[in-house]
Amino acid sequence: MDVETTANCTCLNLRKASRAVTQFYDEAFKPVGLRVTQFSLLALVANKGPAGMKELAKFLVMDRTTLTRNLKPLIDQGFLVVIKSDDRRQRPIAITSRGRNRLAQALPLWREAQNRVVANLGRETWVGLLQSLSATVSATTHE
Amino acid sequence: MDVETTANCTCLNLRKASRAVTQFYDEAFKPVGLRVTQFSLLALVANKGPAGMKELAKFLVMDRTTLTRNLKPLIDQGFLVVIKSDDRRQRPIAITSRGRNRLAQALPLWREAQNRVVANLGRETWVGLLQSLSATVSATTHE
DNA sequence: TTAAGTCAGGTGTATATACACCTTATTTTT
DNA sequence: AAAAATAAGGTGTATATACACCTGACTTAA
Repeated sequence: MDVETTANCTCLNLRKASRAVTQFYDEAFKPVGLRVTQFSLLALVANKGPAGMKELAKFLVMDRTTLTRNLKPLIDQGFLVVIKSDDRRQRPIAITSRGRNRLAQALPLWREAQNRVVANLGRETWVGLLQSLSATVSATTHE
Repeated sequence: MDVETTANCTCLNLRKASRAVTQFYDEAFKPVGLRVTQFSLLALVANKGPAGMKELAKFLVMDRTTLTRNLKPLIDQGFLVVIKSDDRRQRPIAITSRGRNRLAQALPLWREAQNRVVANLGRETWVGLLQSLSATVSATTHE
């Protein structure tokens, strides 16, 4: 495997796989009208409880302003809301009951897609992939 | 590693790593005013010679129409051109000498970023990552 | 040999991504 | 306590991504 060949670019291959897998999950979520990005955001807010945008963005390795835009369709549809905070600079995000319902509908679809990917890859390979991805985030992120 | 925990979503973690690595490479390319997506496209066309859009899109696991939009800034800047084909449905894409020059300027920056990632990850892990990514594309793509 | 089918590619729209720049609110300095 | 610094978040703009739908060109079937 030649490190110096542009076809082996780490970023190119990550983005390529990212597109492939996103298409796969988005297809699975069609019946509930969510995209995988939106599902992940809903699940994240549901699990982390009300959270500030900076915290969410940092966890997702996502620019703060990208998160703002990604939240919009979910807030517009009433799945998430901006709540009050003592520190009035913060606008914490919380999930609504509407959001929880939609998430509950989406969960089985997610499980099926996830299980199919793990089965197709083989569990060993999948575990290795997730570990490498985590290491890759660390290897390219400062602070 | 629990397959059924949404934080372990294959897609979420791929997209996360994709963002992290894209930010890393984009930073490296700043001096030549390219993004990693644009660099990869230039390098691909340079290596594959004039190629139809369908072929390029398939290789990249990218929607045809996404490729159309991604080519635009490169064509506008004169790095790539649309050339004639016997089959007038096709609009093959070729690299210009301007494009080759820019690519040559970008290559050392790419090598440095790529080498840093491989070094930070460790060569073994990196090879494993690229293999898993390739397997993942196969595991999620029909055709 | 023309009509139907297929194939390459583009456009409209919506979301995803991030940089530069701006506003408002809290915290720290002097 | 007022000024300076910092912190949280939004907006304008440009690229990245893909679906639905459209056009024009070749191919195949009647």
